[in-house]
Amino acid sequence: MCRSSSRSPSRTGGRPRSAAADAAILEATRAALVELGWSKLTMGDVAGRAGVAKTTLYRRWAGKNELVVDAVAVLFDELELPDRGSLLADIEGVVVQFAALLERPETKTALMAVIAESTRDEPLRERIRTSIVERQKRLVLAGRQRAQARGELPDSPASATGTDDLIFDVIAGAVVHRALVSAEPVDAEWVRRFTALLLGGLAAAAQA
Amino acid sequence: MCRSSSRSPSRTGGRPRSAAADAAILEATRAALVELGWSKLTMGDVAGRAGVAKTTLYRRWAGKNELVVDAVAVLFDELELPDRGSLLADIEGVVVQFAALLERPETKTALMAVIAESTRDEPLRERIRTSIVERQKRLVLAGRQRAQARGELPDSPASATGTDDLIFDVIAGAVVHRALVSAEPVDAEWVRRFTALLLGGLAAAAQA
DNA sequence: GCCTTTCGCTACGAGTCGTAGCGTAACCCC
DNA sequence: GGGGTTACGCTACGACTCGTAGCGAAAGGC
Repeated sequence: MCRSSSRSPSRTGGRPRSAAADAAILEATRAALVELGWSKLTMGDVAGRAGVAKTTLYRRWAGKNELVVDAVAVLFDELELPDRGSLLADIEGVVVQFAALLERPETKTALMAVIAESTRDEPLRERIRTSIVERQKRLVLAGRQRAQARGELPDSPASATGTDDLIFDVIAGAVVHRALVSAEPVDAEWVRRFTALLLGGLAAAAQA
Repeated sequence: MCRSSSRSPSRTGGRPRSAAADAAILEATRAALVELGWSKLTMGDVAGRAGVAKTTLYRRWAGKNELVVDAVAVLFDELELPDRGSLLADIEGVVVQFAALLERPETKTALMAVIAESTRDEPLRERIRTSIVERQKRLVLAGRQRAQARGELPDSPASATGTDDLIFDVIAGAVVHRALVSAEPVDAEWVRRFTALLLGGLAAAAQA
């Protein structure tokens, strides 16, 4: 529930910020991303769509970068990991979900843009990490633990430190690269092949 | 040797474009990317650095997107695939090279940005594909053929259609995600683990 | 030597940025 | 219910970038 900017010091009396305005602004931002894309999205346009003054936006967000991160972050909350009975099915399920999210025009145009900006903006990178990346990574952690409970993976893999991070980078990286760089569809056939490749690698690592 | 914009129709007499200006502009663009990053790079600034008029830039490139793609494309020519004796060593070598390229501030800030732009600009996507993506993909093709010659991979893998594409998305995607999204170092330990994972998956696929 | 094209330069309207200042509105606390 | 405090809408502003137009001059092909 992190609010826009850091709002901790001495929250005494005074008019509280409108929660409705927050929702309207974020919704307007997503709409603007769909219609205009990242590069043509302007703060003034978002303010107009949301029915608020431009100054209100700047009171809550430092700029376009932070606003867009918050606007798309909620979309990543939709990602879930239902138990499909096997590690293979679980991986396929999360890959399909993630691919569907990347197909949406809001995320498609915004995700790479904010990551590009974050390469020169450490606070922004941290915001992306906590708002977007960590939420995805939890799915990997949950999937691994579930697979271990099923006995599909060894309980204490040798040198497990960073293994979750590796799996996460492979899954998320491959899907993003397929969808946005290669710009080819993440269809059932691709998902099947990718999952088979990853699962084969995990099995080989478990034997060693 | 594709020149900036499409220059095919009726190239009769007249003053030819300065090749030196082209080189100076692309060099200035890379320098500006290092110092300013993608978002603060302006066409006027690049023109000033290159010692040419701003109008000269617009005569050759449609805008910032196309200019930056051309400026960073040449960096991807440095990628090579020397024979290191085994598929494992070859993969590790290309991963290290690619990671080193992504560590450079020019590519780090530019690559994600132009990909983000390309999601809403089909001609730009095509330019990226031919100038950057295909050059990387060739390394995967060469590595696979070399491994087949060594006998490390079956000569005619079942349903090989799109396998190179899959491997490419996995390798490039994982490295990019590690370096730019997770923003953690692609060190020797990570490369070793990733390569082992990928190689295990390939071996499992070969057995099936 | 003529023709064609590029070049540097200047200037321009349009658009965006981020902020300042003001009067008003909404809420908390006493 | 009155103060005090903060958020809000609105307007206006300087600074900056964009992409283009117009000009005279320069550099090559034929």
